[in-house]
Amino acid sequence: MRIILIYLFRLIHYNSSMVKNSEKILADHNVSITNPRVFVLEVLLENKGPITLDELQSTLKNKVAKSTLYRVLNDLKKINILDEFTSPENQTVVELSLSENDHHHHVFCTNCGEVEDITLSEVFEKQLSDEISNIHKTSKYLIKEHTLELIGLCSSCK
Amino acid sequence: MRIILIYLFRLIHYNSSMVKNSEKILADHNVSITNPRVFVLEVLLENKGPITLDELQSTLKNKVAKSTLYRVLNDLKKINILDEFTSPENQTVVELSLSENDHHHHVFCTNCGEVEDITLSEVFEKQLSDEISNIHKTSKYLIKEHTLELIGLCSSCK
DNA sequence: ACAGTAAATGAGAATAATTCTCATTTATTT
DNA sequence: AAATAAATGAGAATTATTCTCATTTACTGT
Repeated sequence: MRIILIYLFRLIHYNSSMVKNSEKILADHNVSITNPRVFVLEVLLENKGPITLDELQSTLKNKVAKSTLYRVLNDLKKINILDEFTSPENQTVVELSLSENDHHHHVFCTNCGEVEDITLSEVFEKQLSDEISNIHKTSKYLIKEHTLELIGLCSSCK
Repeated sequence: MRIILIYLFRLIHYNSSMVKNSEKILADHNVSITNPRVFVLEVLLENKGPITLDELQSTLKNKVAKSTLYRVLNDLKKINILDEFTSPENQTVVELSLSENDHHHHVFCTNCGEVEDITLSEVFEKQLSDEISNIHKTSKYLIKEHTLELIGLCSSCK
Protein backbone atom coordinates (compact mmCIF):
# COMPACT_ATOMS: atom_id res chain seq x y z
CA MET A 1 0.00 0.00 0.00
CA ARG A 2 2.76 2.40 0.92
CA ILE A 3 4.52 1.60 -2.34
CA ILE A 4 1.38 2.36 -4.28
CA LEU A 5 1.03 5.68 -2.49
CA ILE A 6 4.63 6.61 -3.17
CA TYR A 7 4.12 5.69 -6.80
CA LEU A 8 0.99 7.77 -7.06
CA PHE A 9 2.65 10.71 -5.36
CA ARG A 10 5.56 10.60 -7.77
CA LEU A 11 3.23 10.26 -10.71
CA ILE A 12 1.20 13.28 -9.68
CA HIS A 13 4.28 15.33 -8.89
CA TYR A 14 5.91 14.40 -12.18
CA ASN A 15 2.86 15.26 -14.18
CA SER A 16 2.17 18.52 -12.45
CA SER A 17 5.74 19.73 -12.98
CA MET A 18 5.41 18.68 -16.58
CA VAL A 19 2.26 20.71 -17.01
CA LYS A 20 3.93 23.68 -15.37
CA ASN A 21 6.75 23.41 -17.91
CA SER A 22 4.44 23.32 -20.89
CA GLU A 23 2.37 26.17 -19.51
CA LYS A 24 5.43 28.27 -18.90
CA ILE A 25 6.64 27.72 -22.44
CA LEU A 26 3.29 28.79 -23.86
CA ALA A 27 3.02 31.80 -21.55
CA ASP A 28 6.58 32.87 -22.40
CA HIS A 29 5.59 33.01 -26.03
CA ASN A 30 2.30 34.84 -25.52
CA VAL A 31 0.23 31.89 -26.56
CA SER A 32 -2.88 30.99 -24.64
CA ILE A 33 -2.72 27.88 -22.50
CA THR A 34 -5.14 25.25 -23.73
CA ASN A 35 -5.44 21.54 -23.14
CA PRO A 36 -4.42 20.42 -26.64
CA ARG A 37 -1.35 22.64 -26.63
CA VAL A 38 -0.30 21.38 -23.21
CA PHE A 39 -0.84 17.73 -24.21
CA VAL A 40 1.21 18.09 -27.38
CA LEU A 41 4.02 19.90 -25.58
CA GLU A 42 4.07 17.25 -22.85
CA VAL A 43 4.65 14.51 -25.38
CA LEU A 44 7.35 16.52 -27.13
CA LEU A 45 9.04 17.32 -23.82
CA GLU A 46 8.90 13.75 -22.54
CA ASN A 47 10.19 12.44 -25.84
CA LYS A 48 13.21 14.78 -25.92
CA GLY A 49 14.32 14.39 -29.49
CA PRO A 50 12.82 14.01 -32.94
CA ILE A 51 9.49 12.19 -33.21
CA THR A 52 7.53 11.18 -36.28
CA LEU A 53 4.13 12.72 -36.89
CA ASP A 54 2.62 9.22 -36.94
CA GLU A 55 3.99 8.47 -33.48
CA LEU A 56 2.75 11.79 -32.14
CA GLN A 57 -0.69 11.20 -33.63
CA SER A 58 -1.08 7.73 -32.19
CA THR A 59 0.14 8.85 -28.78
CA LEU A 60 -2.44 11.63 -28.67
CA LYS A 61 -5.17 9.74 -30.50
CA ASN A 62 -7.89 10.08 -27.88
CA LYS A 63 -6.80 13.38 -26.41
CA VAL A 64 -6.44 15.76 -29.34
CA ALA A 65 -8.44 15.89 -32.57
CA LYS A 66 -6.49 15.33 -35.78
CA SER A 67 -7.24 18.80 -37.10
CA THR A 68 -6.27 20.35 -33.78
CA LEU A 69 -2.96 18.51 -33.76
CA TYR A 70 -2.06 20.07 -37.10
CA ARG A 71 -3.14 23.46 -35.78
CA VAL A 72 -1.11 23.14 -32.60
CA LEU A 73 1.98 22.08 -34.53
CA ASN A 74 1.58 25.13 -36.76
CA ASP A 75 1.21 27.31 -33.67
CA LEU A 76 4.45 25.93 -32.26
CA LYS A 77 6.22 26.47 -35.56
CA LYS A 78 4.96 30.04 -35.63
CA ILE A 79 6.48 30.83 -32.25
CA ASN A 80 9.64 29.13 -33.43
CA ILE A 81 9.94 26.35 -30.89
CA LEU A 82 9.28 23.49 -33.30
CA ASP A 83 11.32 22.27 -36.24
CA GLU A 84 9.82 20.10 -38.93
CA PHE A 85 11.69 18.06 -41.49
CA THR A 86 11.25 15.08 -43.76
CA SER A 87 13.18 11.85 -43.31
CA PRO A 88 14.79 10.12 -46.29
CA GLU A 89 11.87 7.68 -46.16
CA ASN A 90 9.50 10.65 -46.56
CA GLN A 91 8.23 10.58 -43.00
CA THR A 92 7.35 13.90 -41.43
CA VAL A 93 9.40 14.41 -38.27
CA VAL A 94 9.06 17.18 -35.67
CA GLU A 95 11.28 18.26 -32.83
CA LEU A 96 11.10 20.84 -30.09
CA SER A 97 13.86 23.46 -30.33
CA LEU A 98 13.56 25.46 -27.15
CA SER A 99 16.94 27.10 -26.72
CA GLU A 100 18.69 28.87 -29.56
CA ASN A 101 22.12 27.68 -28.48
CA ASP A 102 21.13 24.02 -28.48
CA HIS A 103 22.48 23.63 -31.99
CA HIS A 104 22.61 20.11 -33.32
CA HIS A 105 22.03 17.96 -36.38
CA HIS A 106 20.25 14.75 -37.22
CA VAL A 107 21.20 11.20 -38.03
CA PHE A 108 18.73 9.12 -40.01
CA CYS A 109 19.08 5.36 -39.94
CA THR A 110 18.39 3.94 -43.38
CA ASN A 111 17.64 0.56 -41.87
CA CYS A 112 15.22 1.08 -39.00
CA GLY A 113 14.09 4.62 -39.87
CA GLU A 114 14.99 6.09 -36.48
CA VAL A 115 16.05 9.73 -36.23
CA GLU A 116 18.41 10.93 -33.53
CA ASP A 117 20.12 14.15 -32.59
CA ILE A 118 23.84 14.49 -32.94
CA THR A 119 26.08 17.34 -31.84
CA LEU A 120 29.09 18.04 -33.99
CA SER A 121 32.40 19.25 -32.67
CA GLU A 122 32.86 22.94 -31.95
CA VAL A 123 35.80 22.96 -34.32
CA PHE A 124 33.61 21.82 -37.15
CA GLU A 125 30.79 24.22 -36.32
CA LYS A 126 33.34 27.01 -36.49
CA GLN A 127 34.55 25.77 -39.87
CA LEU A 128 30.95 25.67 -41.09
CA SER A 129 30.24 29.24 -40.02
CA ASP A 130 33.50 30.35 -41.65
CA GLU A 131 32.39 28.73 -44.88
CA ILE A 132 29.10 30.59 -44.66
CA SER A 133 30.95 33.89 -44.15
CA ASN A 134 32.92 33.08 -47.28
CA ILE A 135 29.71 32.54 -49.18
CA HIS A 136 28.60 35.99 -48.06
CA LYS A 137 31.83 37.51 -49.34
CA THR A 138 32.04 35.67 -52.64
CA SER A 139 28.48 35.00 -53.71
CA LYS A 140 25.17 36.70 -54.01
CA TYR A 141 23.44 34.72 -51.27
CA LEU A 142 22.64 35.79 -47.75
CA ILE A 143 22.53 32.66 -45.59
CA LYS A 144 20.47 32.84 -42.42
CA GLU A 145 20.13 29.21 -41.39
CA HIS A 146 21.35 25.81 -42.38
CA THR A 147 20.52 22.17 -41.82
CA LEU A 148 23.02 19.35 -41.95
CA GLU A 149 21.64 15.86 -41.93
CA LEU A 150 23.58 12.64 -41.78
CA ILE A 151 22.25 9.46 -43.28
CA GLY A 152 23.55 6.00 -42.43
CA LEU A 153 23.20 3.29 -39.82
CA CYS A 154 22.50 3.62 -36.12
CA SER A 155 24.24 1.56 -33.45
CA SER A 156 21.65 -1.22 -33.46
CA CYS A 157 21.65 -1.64 -37.22
CA LYS A 158 25.37 -1.21 -37.85
CA MET B 1 13.83 32.39 -94.61
CA ARG B 2 17.42 31.27 -94.14
CA ILE B 3 17.24 32.36 -90.53
CA ILE B 4 14.13 30.31 -90.00
CA LEU B 5 15.78 27.28 -91.52
CA ILE B 6 18.86 27.67 -89.35
CA TYR B 7 16.63 28.00 -86.32
CA LEU B 8 14.67 24.90 -87.23
CA PHE B 9 17.86 22.95 -87.92
CA ARG B 10 19.28 23.91 -84.55
CA LEU B 11 16.02 23.09 -82.81
CA ILE B 12 15.85 19.65 -84.38
CA HIS B 13 19.51 18.99 -83.72
CA TYR B 14 19.20 20.14 -80.14
CA ASN B 15 16.16 18.03 -79.50
CA SER B 16 17.51 14.91 -81.14
CA SER B 17 20.74 15.10 -79.15
CA MET B 18 18.61 15.63 -76.08
CA VAL B 19 16.62 12.52 -76.78
CA LYS B 20 19.79 10.58 -77.37
CA ASN B 21 21.03 11.73 -73.98
CA SER B 22 17.92 10.64 -72.16
CA GLU B 23 17.88 7.33 -73.96
CA LYS B 24 21.52 6.71 -73.17
CA ILE B 25 20.94 7.42 -69.50
CA LEU B 26 18.06 4.96 -69.38
CA ALA B 27 19.95 2.31 -71.33
CA ASP B 28 23.01 2.72 -69.10
CA HIS B 29 20.86 1.90 -66.10
CA ASN B 30 19.09 -1.07 -67.67
CA VAL B 31 15.76 0.67 -67.75
CA SER B 32 13.53 0.36 -70.79
CA ILE B 33 13.23 3.44 -72.96
CA THR B 34 9.68 4.73 -72.97
CA ASN B 35 8.13 8.03 -73.96
CA PRO B 36 7.18 9.18 -70.45
CA ARG B 37 10.65 8.41 -69.12
CA VAL B 38 12.30 10.26 -71.99
CA PHE B 39 9.99 13.27 -71.59
CA VAL B 40 10.64 13.54 -67.86
CA LEU B 41 14.40 13.18 -68.31
CA GLU B 42 14.38 15.83 -71.04
CA VAL B 43 12.78 18.37 -68.75
CA LEU B 44 15.17 17.51 -65.93
CA LEU B 45 18.17 17.73 -68.27
CA GLU B 46 17.07 21.02 -69.81
CA ASN B 47 16.37 22.49 -66.42
CA LYS B 48 19.79 21.57 -64.99
CA GLY B 49 19.21 22.15 -61.32
CA PRO B 50 16.49 21.59 -58.74
CA ILE B 51 12.90 21.84 -59.91
CA THR B 52 9.70 21.73 -57.92
CA LEU B 53 7.27 18.89 -58.49
CA ASP B 54 4.57 21.44 -59.33
CA GLU B 55 6.71 22.95 -62.07
CA LEU B 56 7.55 19.52 -63.46
CA GLN B 57 3.87 18.53 -63.45
CA SER B 58 2.67 21.63 -65.24
CA THR B 59 5.45 21.37 -67.83
CA LEU B 60 4.47 17.79 -68.63
CA LYS B 61 0.74 18.25 -68.14
CA ASN B 62 -0.39 17.03 -71.54
CA LYS B 63 2.43 14.59 -72.19
CA VAL B 64 2.58 12.36 -69.12
CA ALA B 65 -0.24 11.18 -66.88
CA LYS B 66 -0.06 12.24 -63.25
CA SER B 67 0.25 8.68 -62.00
CA THR B 68 2.93 7.91 -64.55
CA LEU B 69 4.93 10.95 -63.52
CA TYR B 70 5.05 9.65 -59.95
CA ARG B 71 6.04 6.23 -61.26
CA VAL B 72 8.79 7.59 -63.46
CA LEU B 73 10.19 9.67 -60.63
CA ASN B 74 10.26 6.58 -58.43
CA ASP B 75 12.02 4.67 -61.21
CA LEU B 76 14.69 7.37 -61.43
CA LYS B 77 15.12 7.35 -57.67
CA LYS B 78 15.50 3.59 -57.76
CA ILE B 79 18.36 3.76 -60.24
CA ASN B 80 19.87 6.50 -58.12
CA ILE B 81 19.94 9.35 -60.57
CA LEU B 82 17.30 11.49 -58.88
CA ASP B 83 17.38 13.22 -55.51
CA GLU B 84 14.23 14.36 -53.78
CA PHE B 85 13.98 16.79 -50.90
CA THR B 86 11.54 19.14 -49.25
CA SER B 87 11.97 22.90 -49.23
CA PRO B 88 11.45 24.88 -46.02
CA GLU B 89 8.09 25.91 -47.48
CA ASN B 90 7.20 22.22 -47.74
CA GLN B 91 7.47 22.03 -51.50
CA THR B 92 8.72 18.77 -52.98
CA VAL B 93 11.80 19.42 -55.07
CA VAL B 94 13.64 16.94 -57.34
CA GLU B 95 17.00 17.11 -59.02
CA LEU B 96 18.93 14.91 -61.38
CA SER B 97 22.20 13.64 -59.89
CA LEU B 98 23.98 11.94 -62.75
CA SER B 99 27.62 11.90 -61.70
CA GLU B 100 28.75 10.85 -58.27
CA ASN B 101 31.50 13.45 -58.12
CA ASP B 102 29.16 16.35 -58.81
CA HIS B 103 28.79 17.00 -55.10
CA HIS B 104 26.94 20.13 -54.14
CA HIS B 105 24.42 21.59 -51.74
CA HIS B 106 21.29 23.69 -51.93
CA VAL B 107 20.29 27.23 -51.13
CA PHE B 108 16.64 27.92 -50.43
CA CYS B 109 15.39 31.48 -50.69
CA THR B 110 12.92 32.20 -47.92
CA ASN B 111 11.47 35.08 -49.88
CA CYS B 112 10.78 33.82 -53.41
CA GLY B 113 10.99 30.08 -52.72
CA GLU B 114 13.62 29.39 -55.38
CA VAL B 115 16.12 26.58 -54.88
CA GLU B 116 19.59 26.69 -56.38
CA ASP B 117 22.68 24.57 -56.29
CA ILE B 118 25.77 25.78 -54.52
CA THR B 119 29.21 24.23 -54.44
CA LEU B 120 31.16 24.66 -51.25
CA SER B 121 34.92 25.07 -51.09
CA GLU B 122 37.12 22.02 -51.26
CA VAL B 123 38.66 23.01 -47.95
CA PHE B 124 35.28 22.88 -46.28
CA GLU B 125 34.27 19.61 -47.93
CA LYS B 126 37.48 18.12 -46.55
CA GLN B 127 36.66 19.46 -43.08
CA LEU B 128 33.21 17.94 -43.34
CA SER B 129 34.50 14.52 -44.30
CA ASP B 130 37.02 14.71 -41.45
CA GLU B 131 34.20 15.44 -39.05
CA ILE B 132 32.34 12.40 -40.34
CA SER B 133 35.44 10.24 -39.84
CA ASN B 134 35.55 11.50 -36.27
CA ILE B 135 31.94 10.48 -35.78
CA HIS B 136 32.88 7.00 -36.95
CA LYS B 137 35.68 6.86 -34.40
CA THR B 138 33.85 8.32 -31.45
CA SER B 139 30.22 7.35 -31.89
CA LYS B 140 28.10 4.40 -32.72
CA TYR B 141 26.87 5.73 -36.07
CA LEU B 142 27.99 4.74 -39.53
CA ILE B 143 27.41 7.71 -41.82
CA LYS B 144 26.99 6.98 -45.51
CA GLU B 145 25.58 10.20 -46.89
CA HIS B 146 24.80 13.71 -45.80
CA THR B 147 22.82 16.70 -46.93
CA LEU B 148 23.67 20.28 -46.11
CA GLU B 149 21.10 22.87 -46.95
CA LEU B 150 21.44 26.61 -46.64
CA ILE B 151 18.45 28.81 -46.04
CA GLY B 152 18.40 32.55 -46.64
CA LEU B 153 17.97 35.08 -49.42
CA CYS B 154 18.94 34.80 -53.08
CA SER B 155 20.55 37.61 -55.05
CA SER B 156 17.24 39.03 -56.29
CA CYS B 157 15.63 39.10 -52.87
CA LYS B 158 18.63 40.20 -50.83
C1' DA C 1 -15.49 35.27 -8.80
C1' DC C 2 -18.27 36.56 -13.13
C1' DA C 3 -20.14 38.07 -17.39
C1' DG C 4 -18.75 39.30 -21.99
C1' DT C 5 -15.75 38.69 -25.84
C1' DA C 6 -12.37 36.68 -28.54
C1' DA C 7 -9.94 32.67 -29.45
C1' DA C 8 -9.53 27.63 -29.76
C1' DT C 9 -11.52 23.13 -30.41
C1' DG C 10 -13.88 18.84 -32.28
C1' DA C 11 -15.97 16.49 -35.86
C1' DG C 12 -16.11 15.74 -40.12
C1' DA C 13 -16.30 17.82 -44.90
C1' DA C 14 -13.26 19.54 -48.47
C1' DT C 15 -9.02 19.68 -50.77
C1' DA C 16 -4.41 18.16 -52.02
C1' DA C 17 -0.92 14.67 -52.58
C1' DT C 18 0.26 10.04 -53.65
C1' DT C 19 -0.58 5.30 -54.71
C1' DC C 20 -3.26 1.67 -56.73
C1' DT C 21 -6.19 -0.94 -60.24
C1' DC C 22 -6.96 -2.73 -64.51
C1' DA C 23 -7.88 -2.56 -69.35
C1' DT C 24 -5.05 -1.09 -73.18
C1' DT C 25 -0.73 0.08 -75.32
C1' DT C 26 4.14 -0.29 -75.94
C1' DA C 27 8.68 -2.42 -75.67
C1' DT C 28 11.52 -6.55 -75.80
C1' DT C 29 12.56 -11.23 -77.07
C1' DT C 30 12.46 -14.83 -80.23
C1' DA D 1 6.16 -10.55 -87.01
C1' DA D 2 4.12 -12.97 -83.02
C1' DA D 3 4.36 -13.85 -78.21
C1' DT D 4 5.38 -12.22 -73.71
C1' DA D 5 6.43 -9.02 -70.30
C1' DA D 6 6.49 -4.41 -68.90
C1' DA D 7 4.67 0.29 -68.88
C1' DT D 8 0.94 3.53 -69.41
C1' DG D 9 -3.48 6.28 -68.93
C1' DA D 10 -7.50 7.29 -66.62
C1' DG D 11 -9.54 7.57 -62.82
C1' DA D 12 -10.65 5.27 -58.29
C1' DA D 13 -8.76 4.65 -53.70
C1' DT D 14 -5.98 6.04 -50.08
C1' DT D 15 -3.48 9.24 -47.28
C1' DA D 16 -2.17 13.79 -45.70
C1' DT D 17 -3.52 18.35 -44.70
C1' DT D 18 -6.56 22.23 -44.41
C1' DC D 19 -11.05 24.23 -43.84
C1' DT D 20 -15.86 25.07 -41.89
C1' DC D 21 -18.83 26.02 -38.38
C1' DA D 22 -21.33 25.11 -34.23
C1' DT D 23 -19.79 24.58 -29.48
C1' DT D 24 -16.52 25.09 -25.83
C1' DT D 25 -12.79 27.23 -23.49
C1' DA D 26 -9.61 30.89 -22.12
C1' DC D 27 -8.72 35.69 -21.22
C1' DT D 28 -10.24 40.65 -19.93
C1' DG D 29 -12.05 44.11 -17.06
C1' DT D 30 -14.88 44.76 -13.32
